[in-house]
Amino acid sequence: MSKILIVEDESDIAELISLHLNREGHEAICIGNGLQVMPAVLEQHPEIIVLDLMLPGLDGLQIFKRLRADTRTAAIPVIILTAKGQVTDKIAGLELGADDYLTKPFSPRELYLRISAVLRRVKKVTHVSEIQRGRFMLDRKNMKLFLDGTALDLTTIEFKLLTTLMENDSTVHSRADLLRDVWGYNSDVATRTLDTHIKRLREKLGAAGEHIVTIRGTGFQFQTELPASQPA
Amino acid sequence: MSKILIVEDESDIAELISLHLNREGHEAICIGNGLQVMPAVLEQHPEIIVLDLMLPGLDGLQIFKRLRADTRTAAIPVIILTAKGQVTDKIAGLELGADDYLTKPFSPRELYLRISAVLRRVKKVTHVSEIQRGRFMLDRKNMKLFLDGTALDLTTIEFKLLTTLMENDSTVHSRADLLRDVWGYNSDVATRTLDTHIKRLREKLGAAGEHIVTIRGTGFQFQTELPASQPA
DNA sequence: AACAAGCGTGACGGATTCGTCACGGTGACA
DNA sequence: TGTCACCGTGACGAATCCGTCACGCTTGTT
Repeated sequence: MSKILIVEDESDIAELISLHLNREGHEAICIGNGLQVMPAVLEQHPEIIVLDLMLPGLDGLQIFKRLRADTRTAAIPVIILTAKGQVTDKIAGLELGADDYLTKPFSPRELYLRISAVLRRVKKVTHVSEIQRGRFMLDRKNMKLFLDGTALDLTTIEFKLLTTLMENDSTVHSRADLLRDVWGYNSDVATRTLDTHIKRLREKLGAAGEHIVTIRGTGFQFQTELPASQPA
Repeated sequence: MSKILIVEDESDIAELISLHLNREGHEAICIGNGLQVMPAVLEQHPEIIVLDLMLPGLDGLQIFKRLRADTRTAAIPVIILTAKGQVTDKIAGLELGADDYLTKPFSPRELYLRISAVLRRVKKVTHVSEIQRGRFMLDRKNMKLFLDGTALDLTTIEFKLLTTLMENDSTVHSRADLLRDVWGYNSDVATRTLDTHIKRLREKLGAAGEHIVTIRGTGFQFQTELPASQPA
C-alpha cells in the first residue's frame, strides 16, 4: 500500500515493526544508521518516515531538523519514536513539527494505527484547500465556513476542530485523537474542554449542528448525510 | 495565457474587456445570458469567472451561489462586478466568497490587474499546503510558522498577513492589497492598523524580521534572500 | 535647511476567546 | 429499575487579541 521508511538501530525492534507492517500491506524499509537517512529518503521517496530519536552517532533530532530544512523532504510526514522520559522536555521545547509521536514501549499494532491515521490525514488533506461536504464548504485559505453559500465566522479552535472532523467524515474521531490534532501534543486541557467547543460549534451551525454526532464512549463524528429522522 | 469567462449583459462593456484581455494574452469568452453560465463553465473550464451582478432575468447572486454550491465549479475564482452603491449591503451581508470585487465604472486595465493578482494567488497557492521560503516554513494546515525548524505561534491575523506576503515573495504588496487580502472587502480598519501588525510580526520573527521590508510610499515585501548588509 | 508625508512604536481599552468548573440529564448495563 | 459513567450546558474569570491613537523619527523634496 504505502512505502514506509523506518530509522531504528535496534534491529529486533525494526524487524518486528517491519514484519507487522508487511502483514498489513505496507512496504517497510529499515535503516539503522542515521547517516544513511537523507540519501535513502531521496532515493526511495517514502510516504512516511518513522524515526527513532535514540540513534548511535548522529542525533535523531538533527536528522529530523535536516529533513524539515530541505525542501525536497520537508513535506514528508514523520512519526517520532522515543524512550519513555527521555528528552521529553527537549521535544516539548522544540514543539516538533512531527506528525505523530510514540513512546517506547509500544505495540506494533499501535504504530500501525498511528501510521494509518497519518496516511489518512495526509492523503486526504494535502493538495486540497477547500473541503466540500454536502451543505458545507470549508475554505482553509480564508479560514471560513460556508453553509449553503453563506459565510459563518469560526474561531481558530473551532475551525481546526471542524476541519479535523470534516477531513475524515463518517469516521469516528476519538477524544484523544481530537485533542492531539486540534490542541497538539503538549496540551493539558481539561476533559470537558473538548465538549465545550463541540457545543459552541453546534451552536454556530444551528440546525446543521446535527451533523456533528456523538459516539458515546468513543468520540465524535461528522456525518455529511444525516440518516432519515424518525417521525415522532 | 488563461481562459476567462465574462458574464456581462452590456455587450459594449463585454467587448471592451474582451479586447483588452486578448491584447494581454488571455482568452476571453463572453456570455450575456445568466442561464448559460453553468453549462458554459462546465464546457469551457475557465480559470476565472468575471461576473456582473446586474443581469436581466436571473440574478447574479443566484448564479454565484450556484457556482459555489456545485463541487465541480466551487473552486473556480470569481471576480464580481457591481455598479456603485448597488446592492452593497446585500453583498456585505453575504460576505461573498468571491476572490475579488470591482465597482463600476472601472478601467479595463484595472480589471486586468485584478485578474492577474487572482491568477497569481490561485496558481501559487492552491494545491500547496506548505510554503517553504529560506529559513521559513509556513504550515497552513496547522497554522504554524517554523523558523529554522522551531515553531512560532502566530495569531490569526498575523498568520494571514505573513502568508499573503510569503505567497508572493519579492513582489511589493500595496497597503490596499494587504488590507483587502487579510481583512477582506468590508473592512474599515484605520490606517495604522496594518503598520501595527507588521510591527508585531517583525517582533515575533526576531532578527529574521528583516525579511519583511518596507517599500516606502507603496507597501511591504517579503524578501526570502536578504541583500548583503553593508559594513558600518 | 526646512517642511511634509510616510512610517515605527508604545500604550491602552474593549472585545473576543478559551479553559475550567459545577450541575443536571441521558444512555448503558446489570 | 437503579446505578454509574458519560455527555450537554451555562456561567465565569483570565488571558489573549485587536484596533486605535498619539508621538517622534525618517525620508525625500523644495
